[in-house]
Amino acid sequence: MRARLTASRERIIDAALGVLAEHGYAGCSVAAVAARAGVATGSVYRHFPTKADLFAEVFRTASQREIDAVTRAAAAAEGTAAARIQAVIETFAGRALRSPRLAYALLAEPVDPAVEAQRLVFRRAHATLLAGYIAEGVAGGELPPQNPELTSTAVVGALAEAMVGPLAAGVAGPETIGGLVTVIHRALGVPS
Amino acid sequence: MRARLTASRERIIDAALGVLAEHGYAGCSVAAVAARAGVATGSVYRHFPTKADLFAEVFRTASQREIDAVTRAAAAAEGTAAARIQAVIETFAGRALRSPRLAYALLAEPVDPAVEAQRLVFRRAHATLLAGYIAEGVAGGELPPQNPELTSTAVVGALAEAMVGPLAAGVAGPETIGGLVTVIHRALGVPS
DNA sequence: CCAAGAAATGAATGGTGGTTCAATCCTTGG
DNA sequence: CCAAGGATTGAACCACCATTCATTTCTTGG
Repeated sequence: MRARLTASRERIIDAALGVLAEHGYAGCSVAAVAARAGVATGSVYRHFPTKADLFAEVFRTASQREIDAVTRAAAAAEGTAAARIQAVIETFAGRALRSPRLAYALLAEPVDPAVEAQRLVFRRAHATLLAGYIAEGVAGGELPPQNPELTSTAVVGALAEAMVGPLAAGVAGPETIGGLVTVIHRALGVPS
Repeated sequence: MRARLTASRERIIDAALGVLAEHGYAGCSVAAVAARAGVATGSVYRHFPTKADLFAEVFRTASQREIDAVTRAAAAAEGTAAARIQAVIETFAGRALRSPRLAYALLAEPVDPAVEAQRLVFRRAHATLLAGYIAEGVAGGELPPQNPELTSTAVVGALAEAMVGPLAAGVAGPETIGGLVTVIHRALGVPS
């Protein structure tokens, strides 16, 4: 049945996500994913032409979930650029702190070049979202003139580094989020 | 002769750096490095117990060079935190823009976990340097109170992302550096 | 000039893990 | 109930390097 096919495809993606979140990309052999999904190694290849294709999709799915959450939070915030950007930071960081292994995998862990491309899309999507709010803030006079592309890229880098950077263990706690909001608001020129 | 040994060790490191800068870590098979160094594959193992050891040293060497340059530039700048940090940004970014492939390899490219550790040291060293100046600035009243560790980590992330991030091609031009200085100065609370 | 030992060589080895495929098992339309 | 077609299986295959080592080529102290 068609449903069976789709279901096992889903199961494989879920399994891959699970292995990713537990053991990182390094632990993601096709055999391990298949075992977790409860299918044979070879069956993975009925659904995905290549390991890289599988993980490109896994990354796409997981990233989309993150981006959706952030986008929703930003949309729900008050209308100022400062409030929307604060929502982005808090959502992004809050979720990353709740699933650090997954955050590391999505943001920084070594992966195939093909999968790396998806990561860029992920980071890019966050930057684009931020750039929009920054541009609005500039247009409305809430923020000083600046290049929204550059600023948003810098903000994404700052967020990622603070979450998974070398200091992650020492720096990333709940109190980090407030600090990040302050620093980033200052960086954008949000009036105190 | 002893000199011969040291010389060929150097040649191997240089060759590895060359392959790294030209073809990235992915192109760095031991055979490729050996060929470029003009030695046999096996000879690499007279100098380094392991490929990871070789590249740990390559990263250490290259990173030290970067850190030295940045440290020197900062020390030569005027005594304000703002000036020193501006020197760090300009030096870091200027060098990265001049050798983008190497910058990508040092900052972001997928590598062995063993080598990854060196990368963390690299980023950490930059953050520590910045944290010192930020702390001085705070202590001297030039900058508002803040957590220098967090701020410096964020700054390193912002710099790295702006240099090698997804938008690198579109964002990173010489004019980027000035923009980064502005954004980061604002982030630190340097009074305009 | 000559061993003797160190250094260099590069083909062979071994392990890893993605990918394939012949055999088997289901599902389903007749 | 029965083929026929597709889905599933998992062991075998293969490519790709890192690493090794028997052999050859220096270097050097006597």
